[in-house]
Amino acid sequence: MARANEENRRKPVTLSDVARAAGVSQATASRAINGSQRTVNEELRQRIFTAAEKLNYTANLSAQTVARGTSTTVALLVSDIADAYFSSMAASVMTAAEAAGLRVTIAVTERSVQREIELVRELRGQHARAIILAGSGYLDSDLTEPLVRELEMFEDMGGRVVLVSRMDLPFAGVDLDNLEGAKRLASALVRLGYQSFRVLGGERELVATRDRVAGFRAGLDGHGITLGDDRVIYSNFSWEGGFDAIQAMDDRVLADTGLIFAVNDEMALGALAGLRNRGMRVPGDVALAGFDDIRSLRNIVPTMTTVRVPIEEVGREAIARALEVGDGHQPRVVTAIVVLRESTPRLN
Amino acid sequence: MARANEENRRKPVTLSDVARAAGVSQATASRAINGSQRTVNEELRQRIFTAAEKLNYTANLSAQTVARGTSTTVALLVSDIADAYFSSMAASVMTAAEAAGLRVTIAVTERSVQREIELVRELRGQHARAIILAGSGYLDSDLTEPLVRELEMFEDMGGRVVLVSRMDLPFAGVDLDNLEGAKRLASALVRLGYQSFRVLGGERELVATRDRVAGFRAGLDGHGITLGDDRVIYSNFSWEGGFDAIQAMDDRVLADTGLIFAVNDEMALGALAGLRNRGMRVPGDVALAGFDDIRSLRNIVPTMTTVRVPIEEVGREAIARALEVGDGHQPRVVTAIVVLRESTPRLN
DNA sequence: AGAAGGGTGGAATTCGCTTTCCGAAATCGG
DNA sequence: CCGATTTCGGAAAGCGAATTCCACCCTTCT
Repeated sequence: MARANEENRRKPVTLSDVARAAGVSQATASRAINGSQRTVNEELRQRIFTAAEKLNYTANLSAQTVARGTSTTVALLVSDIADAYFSSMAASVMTAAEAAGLRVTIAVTERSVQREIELVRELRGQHARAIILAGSGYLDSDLTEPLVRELEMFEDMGGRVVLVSRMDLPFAGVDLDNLEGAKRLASALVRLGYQSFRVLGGERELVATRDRVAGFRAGLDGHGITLGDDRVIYSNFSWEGGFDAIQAMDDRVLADTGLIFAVNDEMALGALAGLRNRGMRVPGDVALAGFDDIRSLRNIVPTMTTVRVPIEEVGREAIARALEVGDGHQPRVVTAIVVLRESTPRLN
Repeated sequence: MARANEENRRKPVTLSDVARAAGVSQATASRAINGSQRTVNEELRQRIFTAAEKLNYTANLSAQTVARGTSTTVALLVSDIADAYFSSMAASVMTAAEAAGLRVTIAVTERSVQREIELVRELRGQHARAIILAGSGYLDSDLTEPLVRELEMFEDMGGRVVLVSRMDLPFAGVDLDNLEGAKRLASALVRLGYQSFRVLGGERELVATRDRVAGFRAGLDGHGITLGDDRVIYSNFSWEGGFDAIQAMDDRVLADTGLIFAVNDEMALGALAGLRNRGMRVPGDVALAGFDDIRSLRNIVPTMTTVRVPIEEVGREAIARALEVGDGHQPRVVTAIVVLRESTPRLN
């Protein structure tokens, strides 16, 4: 197969090729094919389309972007695309984007603010239409200040910034009511009869950790139960984090625990593995609850109590906000609902 | 916050702004910042970089693409990004791409050839450097012929096509030895004492289905066991497919089955749920094996026997092939290894 | 009938950047 | 010390498409 050697690569057909073939000017061809304000004579249109078809013309997106000065690409920044939560979100964002005629490029931040900054910078160069920044934010403002600056420059350029579930920065976004969700979960669990809780948090600096822990604490407070600081164990916001945290727990502490709330499902799953590894039965010896309701929960036994984040809606809303104009920074809040399952049975 | 209204958007700083600020020509600035063949005087370099820094310059990627005629973007086409297998692959591809200085854009084909064709066409317009086409191919050549044509045009344009685990088309690629993997699995299972098998296939037209089923059958053959056509049940290549196939199975058929091999893990997980739903115990009543070794297997009990696909390696190889020049269509074969776990215990 | 106006095609400019192509200065060789 | 070669900055010509501006023609109204 001697196709496409470096030398004999046929150079792609351009708009002017099409125009020439159709016997019209480039301007007319452009107007016909991409439909501008101006109309073009029906017969010419036909000729142009026929020519385009015959030549197999496809518009050069980069050239269009340069000429128009704006692109139709939105960038989605996630911590880790292999994470079930983010990959579901990516799927929903892509579906919504598709419907809106937008392209999506995904980039991975590896949970590093530094990397986020680099990526935003690069995206400014790509003239992306919007940046959807998912993944939990950081509480440390020294850390995020340069990110904010970079994002502001992105907006200055005409781009739009949409935060997902991390309203720690002054931009538009769609927010999960982490606080309320966790609060209601706590409340529901108390009503099931649980009294002794431990919380598995992700990194301390994460907004999601803070909010979910705070919400859970508030929920318990409402029932007169105090969640001491010593009852919150911080590790990583991931499966391994959950697993390791359990491994590191003292036997007596574990024995004294009625229910473990992991601030996200991945951690809860890690914790589940960790508990089993230690010979504990769930929910027999200890009950377990998570947050997010990721898809892979459907595979486990016992079914797991969690707080469902309507991920489809999040994706849709994120794209909607990306397309909005104006400066509204009021986050659109998506409500999370408590889903009680077998991992937290009612106590007699 | 009155930043970035549509009207007062500061237009982005361009290379010529930088050049002017540094008191050099645009050509020199370009050479300094993007390093061409030619060198530029160290002092000027400094001046230019300082200016760029001060102005917060970022190169306009689209403009670069237009000017250079080639881009640094590779496209990854997957069936469904929310699928654990594909999201892991995406992660590994992105990591490898990052290391090679490439950008990745992900697009979702929704398991439709039509959609694949559209996407390839669009990517031709984007002048992507390469297209990595993952997700199982189709056996029906009437279906794939237009896809091949589109891909050939993409290559004619200078792009590179890399197939992953679907060497059904005449392009470079990285291939999983589905056949060998399934064959060895079958062999291992027979040695564990299993005799009565059922296979859960995905769509009949999928290359992956065909190869894995054929491999499994060949493996059994080697031990004198024949897998009749009636023992292969085709449904969808997804969790739901596995679940539904089990639901639809006749009680007596199920009772007569020693082991179910699902051609991928998602299906196996669906099958597991389906079996439990029918009150069957795994591996007590029936043993179960899958293929891929996706990450979420670590969450389930019993641990599941599967064939591990080294997804990191696949991603790395895919990017490597995307960067290769020349016409080699010999696929780089990645070997899958059998992993026996609790879902298929040794019999008696 | 003639002026005003709407519709429509085309030439030329523009977008931001890369890359020839030139020419001047610097370096080298004998 | 002078011609030959190399080095390096800048002017200008692209890259592919959008768009402005101009010219022309055909209506339409008076």
